[in-house]
Amino acid sequence: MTRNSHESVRLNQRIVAKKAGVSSATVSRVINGSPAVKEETAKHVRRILEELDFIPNPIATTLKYGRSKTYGVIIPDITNPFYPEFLRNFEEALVENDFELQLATTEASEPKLVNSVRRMIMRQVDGVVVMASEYETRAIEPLFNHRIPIVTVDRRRVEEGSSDVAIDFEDGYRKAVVHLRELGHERIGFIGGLIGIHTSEVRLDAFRQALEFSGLKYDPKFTRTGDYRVAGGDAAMRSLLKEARQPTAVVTVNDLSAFGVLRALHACGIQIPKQMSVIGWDGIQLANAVYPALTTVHVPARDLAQACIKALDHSKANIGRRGLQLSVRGSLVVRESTGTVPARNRS
Amino acid sequence: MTRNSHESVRLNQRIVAKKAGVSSATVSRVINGSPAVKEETAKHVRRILEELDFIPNPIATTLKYGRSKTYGVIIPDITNPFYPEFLRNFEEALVENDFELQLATTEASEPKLVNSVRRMIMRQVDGVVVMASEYETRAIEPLFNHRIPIVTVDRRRVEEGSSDVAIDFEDGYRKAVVHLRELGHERIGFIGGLIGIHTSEVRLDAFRQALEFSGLKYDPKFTRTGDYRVAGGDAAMRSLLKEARQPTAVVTVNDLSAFGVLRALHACGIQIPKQMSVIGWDGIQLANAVYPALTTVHVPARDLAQACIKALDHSKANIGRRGLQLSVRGSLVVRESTGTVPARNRS
DNA sequence: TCCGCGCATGTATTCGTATACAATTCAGCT
DNA sequence: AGCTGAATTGTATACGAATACATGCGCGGA
Repeated sequence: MTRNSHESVRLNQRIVAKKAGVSSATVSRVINGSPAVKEETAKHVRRILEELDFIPNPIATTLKYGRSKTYGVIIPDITNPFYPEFLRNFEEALVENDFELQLATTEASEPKLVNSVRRMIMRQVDGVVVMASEYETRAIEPLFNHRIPIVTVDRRRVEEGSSDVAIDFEDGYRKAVVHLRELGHERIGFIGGLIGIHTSEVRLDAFRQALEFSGLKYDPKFTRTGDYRVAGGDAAMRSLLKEARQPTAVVTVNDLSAFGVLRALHACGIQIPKQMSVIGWDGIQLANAVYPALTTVHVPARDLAQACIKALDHSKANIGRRGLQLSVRGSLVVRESTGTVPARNRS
Repeated sequence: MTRNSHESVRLNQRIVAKKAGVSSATVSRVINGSPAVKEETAKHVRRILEELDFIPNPIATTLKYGRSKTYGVIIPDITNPFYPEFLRNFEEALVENDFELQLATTEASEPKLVNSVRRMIMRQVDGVVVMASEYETRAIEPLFNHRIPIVTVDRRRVEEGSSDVAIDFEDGYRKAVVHLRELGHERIGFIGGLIGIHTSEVRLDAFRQALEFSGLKYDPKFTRTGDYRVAGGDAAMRSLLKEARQPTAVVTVNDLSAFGVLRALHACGIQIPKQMSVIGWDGIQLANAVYPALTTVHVPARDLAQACIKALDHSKANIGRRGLQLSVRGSLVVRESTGTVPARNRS
């Protein structure tokens, strides 16, 4: 327990073995709980292990056997609170299983995605969750070549070596629109995501289906494009407010966009929800901290994390076979940003 | 470039060498840009490298030389947006230098901190930033034993093998209080951090010094303890509002606490800043998204990240010597949550 | 007594890289 | 030609753990 300032060689199994009067193989077996070793010997070795504060070196195992007990995650933007909430659950589950997390951020830049993929391969990860929705298949191709299990999120396509976890936007937006419909809303706007990104299209499509489901028709005049961040939501809402005919409610592509919407509405002196209702997506913790508290579709980060791990584990056990197509569903959390439609807008 | 489904051995320098008709040493030298190899040979090897899409395996180097080109970061709560903003800058700087980030989260639990430290050692990181303010020295002791450079944040103590980056709360809170003083405030409350945590005491002390600097005296009746999160700020503010004599302004320990304060004030129908001014700490991006936009002391995450890396690099180059004591200063960002003191409270 | 079998443990090897050291080449000069 | 030293390139090795394989020990049955 004291600080050994002059240790020159790293403590390893061989040294432990010498101290315990056994071979390194026995030490390894004890550490890994092999039943082949006599309980008496095991106990003795465990004592020495404890005594020396031995910490194993998984790097050696990784080199020899190619397994690193590490899963990688590639996300577009760690600054969007949804990802930290996801990572928290993901990491927690990993640590429980003695796995490690390898993180990479792309910031919507393709070179960074390519580089992230390369780093994942270098670190010999046992699997990767790719949440960077801008993925072109080209960029993640090297993962396939190196036979590293892949889980995409909301790519909605599964192939040999890759699984997918779809987020059920159809279901979520349906709940959102039904809720607004019940409050009397008929003109519902949508703040979408960056164009050219697959998930943006999926979300918009889902929203359109939701309108249809509620017997409303889609009007592109009520739709704007954001950037999944506050600034984009703000700008989109301001643009929407310039229209002669305005929606009475707005649904957004994620909570950050909704925060931007709230900010724009505050700036323009429009009351929420009295004059305009707002619904977000993600259900990040902070949605309950803003004013007014945001009604949003909550996608449980824990479910998503567990689905990813399940898919990863599955692919690892079935290398070369086609992956799983899983799905995660959200629930509508009604708070203060939605209310009945303004009187003058009632039909 | 095509998917080789039946590669059975991992591509390595030896294979490249054979293909190029040179020795593996030469290949290694080319990869590492050694000047010892003839340009003609180098060019040829580089071509083969490209042709085979060779990705090196740093794991081997880590095993042999103990250097992993990885810095670890231990944080208490990835859900607090300040940390992602820090990590973004930290990771960016690392990736530029071909380093990797190893992340661990403690959630204010000591066993998790101990475990995180252990994981850092197992992964052979070249240095660790410990932002988990609950550190008892005991918990990070193994890092010292393994001679891993350490950077603490706001521990304000430097020793052999560890550096520290102090956050200049004294300066920041002085700016905050001066600002409030200029607006006429004399009764200024404080929402602190969890008790028993070193940084909480540092922050409270700094706030008290700031009051003193502005010629105000500290009143414990205006002080409450939070938890660095929204809920704690909310509860603390509600408690503060029960006092007969109330402050006209509140300064918090971080922005999340301030968000909680805003929420509590909204819930109690108190206008901001007309009836109560609020100042946060951190200057996270979302401080500009809430309503009203939060006046806060912005600590540049980039500066902090760079200071940490500077200290880490220094300790790595000077192992065994005492580390650096650095400091990061914030700036007051005045937005909408602060205003002149309510008329009836003017002195 | 001795054989054989199973349990317990030991020995040897491999993973991919960087580098110390050895070997080779080659130009320049006498 | 022969020598010298610099410029290139090659050979051999170690890092630490897991495991295939070898070995040894003890005990029961013939």
